[in-house]
Amino acid sequence: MGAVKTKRMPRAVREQQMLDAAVRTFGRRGYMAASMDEIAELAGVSKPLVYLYLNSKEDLFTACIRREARALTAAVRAGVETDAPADRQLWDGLRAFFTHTARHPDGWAVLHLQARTHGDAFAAEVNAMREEIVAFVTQLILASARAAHRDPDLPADEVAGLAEALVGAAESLADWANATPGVTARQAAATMMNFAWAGLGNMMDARPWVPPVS
Amino acid sequence: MGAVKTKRMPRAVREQQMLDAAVRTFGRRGYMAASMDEIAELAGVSKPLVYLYLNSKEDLFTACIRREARALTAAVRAGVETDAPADRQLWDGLRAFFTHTARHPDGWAVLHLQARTHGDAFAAEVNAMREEIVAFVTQLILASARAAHRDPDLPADEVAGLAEALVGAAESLADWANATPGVTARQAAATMMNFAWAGLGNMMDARPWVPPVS
Amino acid sequence: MGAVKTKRMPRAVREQQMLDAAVRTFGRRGYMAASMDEIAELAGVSKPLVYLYLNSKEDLFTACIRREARALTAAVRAGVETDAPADRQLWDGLRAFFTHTARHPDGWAVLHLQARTHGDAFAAEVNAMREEIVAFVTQLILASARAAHRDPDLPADEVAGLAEALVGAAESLADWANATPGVTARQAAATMMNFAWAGLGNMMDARPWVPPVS
Amino acid sequence: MGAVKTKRMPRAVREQQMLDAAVRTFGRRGYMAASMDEIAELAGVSKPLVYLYLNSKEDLFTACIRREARALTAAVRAGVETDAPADRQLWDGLRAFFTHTARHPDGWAVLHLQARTHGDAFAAEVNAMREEIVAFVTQLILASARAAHRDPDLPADEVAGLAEALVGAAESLADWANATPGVTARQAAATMMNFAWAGLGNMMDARPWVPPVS
DNA sequence: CATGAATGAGTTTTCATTCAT
DNA sequence: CATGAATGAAAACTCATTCAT
Repeated sequence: MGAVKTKRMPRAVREQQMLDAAVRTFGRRGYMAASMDEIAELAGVSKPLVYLYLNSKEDLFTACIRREARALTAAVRAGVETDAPADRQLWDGLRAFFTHTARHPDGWAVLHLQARTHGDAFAAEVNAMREEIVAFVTQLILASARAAHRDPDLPADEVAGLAEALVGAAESLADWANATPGVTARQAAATMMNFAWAGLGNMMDARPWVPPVS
Repeated sequence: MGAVKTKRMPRAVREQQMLDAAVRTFGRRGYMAASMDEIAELAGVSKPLVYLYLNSKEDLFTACIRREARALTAAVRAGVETDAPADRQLWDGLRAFFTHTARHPDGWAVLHLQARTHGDAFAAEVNAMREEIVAFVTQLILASARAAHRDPDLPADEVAGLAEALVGAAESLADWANATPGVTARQAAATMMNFAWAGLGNMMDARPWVPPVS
Repeated sequence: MGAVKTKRMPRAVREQQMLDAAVRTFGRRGYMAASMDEIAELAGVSKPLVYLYLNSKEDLFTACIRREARALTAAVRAGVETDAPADRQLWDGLRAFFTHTARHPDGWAVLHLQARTHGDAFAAEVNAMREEIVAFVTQLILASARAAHRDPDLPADEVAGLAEALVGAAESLADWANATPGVTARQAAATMMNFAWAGLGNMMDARPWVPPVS
Repeated sequence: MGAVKTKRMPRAVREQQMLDAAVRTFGRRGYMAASMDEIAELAGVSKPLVYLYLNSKEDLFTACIRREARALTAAVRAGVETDAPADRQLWDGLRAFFTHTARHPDGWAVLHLQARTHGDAFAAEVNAMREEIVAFVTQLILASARAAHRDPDLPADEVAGLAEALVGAAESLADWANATPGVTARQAAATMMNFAWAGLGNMMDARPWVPPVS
């Protein structure tokens, strides 16, 4: 069951098999409910080998987070042409994001659900990636805003909140698209574009919603 | 340690103490990492009493989810005047939401993080609340749109995605506001309003972002 | 559920209710698997009252054994006319025995199964009754042998073994009759009579089976 | 404390040590009162190893029943020469039976007392063996009856009751022989032979005891 | 390089038993 | 007399982790 038991593989390959098994198990069972036994069996190796290569459950989980984070950011970057206009870059990036999360639901569960629910150490690991994505997206948005309008001149903390909101929205949409049959990455990306674009547009036209005095 | 050890309390009171301790422990440690020992000690009672009143770890967690979900929806409802104009209602609701999540970070962690990561039974429990909130907010947005503009005539699945995105954005902002010192509920609500208001406005003016053909 | 909850009963009555509940629970669940909670609930009283009247689980179980042992011997005695011929007395006694065990399966389970499987203290309790029955039956057999034949002159230890065998056979038949639908007490008694009577007859005619020398 | 602590044994050996310890503990303490801790310590291993090899308390108990049942039937079969005359076979089988139960009192307690008092699953396990023995013994008796007399022509349910009575008698004698110092397997077997032989003989001579009309 | 054998420490859960009212 | 409130102690079972081969 699991990977075919082939003897004498190079270390790098074995490690990838273990990470595959671990991501799948962590993503489905959750970090704590996943047992090293199950992971080793699914990887087709003995438990001591897992420990020899990956040290501990914590280290194994961290390695999973890192690999999946790298894979996700790489996928997004690969989907984007840096020469294209900003809105096109945003659109391509979002599509790449939703496509990747749809294709790797266990990896996405590890990043979005598990890594954030089991201690600050893991959360920090995934936050690095998150920040990178936030920076990437925000910069795109601002660039595209600059291209279309005069200098927006938004206060920094407002931008930060905005970025959070945008990323949160995208993350939620990824979960929702994974859980809802028939929703494509394209559709999810379109929803996000409408959402972000219009919201941003108005805001930068200096027509913000004004809270009541209360 | 924890609650003062007062003997012989009526059952209802003890149950609340236990739920307090459980929400705090589940919220901080996570569902699986939280031990019944720790919860009992924090509640100032012996473990058998916890089991006598709340049956099992699963039931205890479910009780926590339900109590916190009820508290959150109650807080939002209490913050809103049903006679007020729609945008005012939305604003008040968001402020109540962010205020409550800021005041009850452990409860919010239980609802937003823990309940969704440990099995469908728990997720279903919290989804009931989520759907209620989604319905509440979406209806407000639509109402306010109707008041300000002509009939929007949006396709249903687009609205569904939009609602997901909005709720996801709010949830992310709640986490972010909790984690970022100096961000008030008011600010978080304002960000959301700008975002939602403007975005919706544009969308309903039939100026959606149009994806490229590729 | 269980006995109707009537307030303020005289102690003796309450005690019998508790013993009823205990016999039923011990007989069905077994001594260890039976919980004092279940017994108290079935008896319609609170647990502390059970302890007040019957001290401990051990004492309660002992009281059950004693009561059921007394009831069984009383039933057998009541079925026998001491003036009747010996074989008639044996027949009547066996019928009374099988009738009682059939009517009180839980009590019989307590005596035959539970009391012998949970420590010497309980086993001793039930052995007192067993010995009484052994003595009663054996004496009847010997008397009837004397009446029908010349003095048998059987060695004492042979008689002892025989008595054990007879009682064991009867006990097994009682279990078997309880477990097999359609087998009446009368049939069980007839089987025993045939068996015991003929076997004894032959033995006392000094035609025993002779073991090979090996 | 129990077995000498020898490290690194092959699995099969360790399993037998565990079963030894388990039979002893279950036989003396009873199924429910026996703790896995005690069994593990007596076996000279840690508890997790017991669970690794034998899964659960239930499975461990079942394994004990099966092993002891097999050992008992094997001992009886080994004591009997299938070419010998029927009464000789019966005699040899009974001696083997009483010898084995005397040498393995804990195993006998597991089979006779514990397995029958703790749930149908266990009872079924031991009943398979019991039926095998009943069939073996009954067939021998009938064969020997056929050899000595004309065709007995007994009704089926009478035979069933008879077999129950015989087996019950033998079981009781085994307990009694174990509990009574100075009683040998040979004596117990002789008592059984007399009992069964004479009883059966008369019965098949069509001289049954006739119940009164009452 | 790879693994079968083994365990310390912890988990959830249950139960007989007792106060304080 | 009767009970709701409470617990110490122990049970079955699991898991991450490590040697010896």
